[in-house]
Amino acid sequence: MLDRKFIVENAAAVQENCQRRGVKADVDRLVRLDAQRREQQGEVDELNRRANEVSKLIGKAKDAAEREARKNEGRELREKTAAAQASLDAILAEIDVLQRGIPNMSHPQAPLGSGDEASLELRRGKTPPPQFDFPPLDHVTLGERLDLLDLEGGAKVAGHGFYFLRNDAVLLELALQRYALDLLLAEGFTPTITPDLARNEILQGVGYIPRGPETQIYSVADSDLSLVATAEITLGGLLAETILEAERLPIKLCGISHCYRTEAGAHGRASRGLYRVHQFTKVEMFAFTTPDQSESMLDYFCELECRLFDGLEIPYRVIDTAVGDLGGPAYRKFDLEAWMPGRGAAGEFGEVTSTSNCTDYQARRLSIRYRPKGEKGTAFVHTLNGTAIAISRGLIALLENHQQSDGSVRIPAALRPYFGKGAIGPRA
RNA sequence: GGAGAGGUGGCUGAGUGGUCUAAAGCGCGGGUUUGCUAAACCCGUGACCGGGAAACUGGUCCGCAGGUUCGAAUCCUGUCCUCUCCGCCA
Repeated sequence: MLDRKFIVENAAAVQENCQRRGVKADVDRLVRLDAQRREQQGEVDELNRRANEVSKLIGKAKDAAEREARKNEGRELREKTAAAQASLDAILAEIDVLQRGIPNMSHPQAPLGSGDEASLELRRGKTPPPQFDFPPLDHVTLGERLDLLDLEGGAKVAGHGFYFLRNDAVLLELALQRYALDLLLAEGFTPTITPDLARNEILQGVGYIPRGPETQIYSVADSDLSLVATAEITLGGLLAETILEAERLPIKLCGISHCYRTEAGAHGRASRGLYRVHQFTKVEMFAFTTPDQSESMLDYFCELECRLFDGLEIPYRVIDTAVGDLGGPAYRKFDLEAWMPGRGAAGEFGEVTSTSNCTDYQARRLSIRYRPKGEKGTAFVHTLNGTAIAISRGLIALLENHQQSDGSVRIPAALRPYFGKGAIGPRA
């Protein structure tokens, strides 16, 4: 969330930013409530001060009569304090709700508007879209013919949106994980395998809403746990409530987790096969930085994503996401959209990675701070997240782009050491 | 799952109802001494919310949430977490 003081002092800019992002937020009400909060805080402080004074006097009372009189005085003061505190708490609670509803500020260079036409294509990957001398198949057909993918089996045991990977698809999943991991290890990331569940408190701190009709999150009954939608949640939550020394920053982590998404309200959108599923595996990058490091870290994350997909010889374009399409915590977001020849009538781009600079928006909620060198006090770190590889969509791009006329799929050179062979199929 | 012990500032750790305004040490900042570095010594040093131009100052915080009391780090209840032992288990 944004700093309350910042919101109050920059109410007009914050309100304008909300409009650009298409978020309804009552900034004026928050400003008024903050004035009330300040006044009420003064009253509570004053009552507390007097009550403390009385308590000390009782300790030094000369006789029983004085003690009793002071006790009554103290009791009355505490009652008043409790009442004053209750109204302060009510004000704070309402401020908190409003404050949480306000999205992060936006990067001044991020394109305005919303929707595909508003976002800006920054560049394309090294690999051009393939030219097929045969009608290319989509990954569902390829997956069935090569016995890689069992959507019916997934539906039987868990419902629509679940799947079994089979045979070489299993090896491909593991190969992709290790391929991404090795590149990140070489770049100094600390690798982790994170929990697939997290406390709702952590989900909220990172910016996910565990319950409600539009939620993307599966929650576990009779517990305060939810299945994570991304390792961003667990990696960000990892350092909640900590104060870091400036020399430790930036901290670069990567995490492998399963990701679970309800995809509520997503029905009807292009979602054949593996594109929009309830569960997939993802290797996620995450960084904690000082404020002056975060912009270059975002570029770095984007560059790493490009290297990963260039290495897989998958065509893609890099998108600077329009302000109206940013999620609440993101200050700026770059997406990689891979070319998927089997998607739509004649191929379409589909999102395969996403990297965001969340500045101090998540850190404030999670209370992750650092001590700036040579300054007193603490400041919030900046957090960034980025997809190294989301396996399900990676598989789509890989199968569809590298399919051959004989029905086989070529494995790009960079992946062969991990996959163990140069092709999948054709079936004998 | 059962029994026991514990959770205190950036870290270690003392503190069992009122001078806790939280000891001490480490670390950190400044200074003195000093070829440099280091050591030694001296001084300072928590976070959060307010007030004030500033000096300074009010309040809150001892895992978290409640409760008892005029007063709670300290007593009570719940909860989360950690450790030890037992049970179960891949």
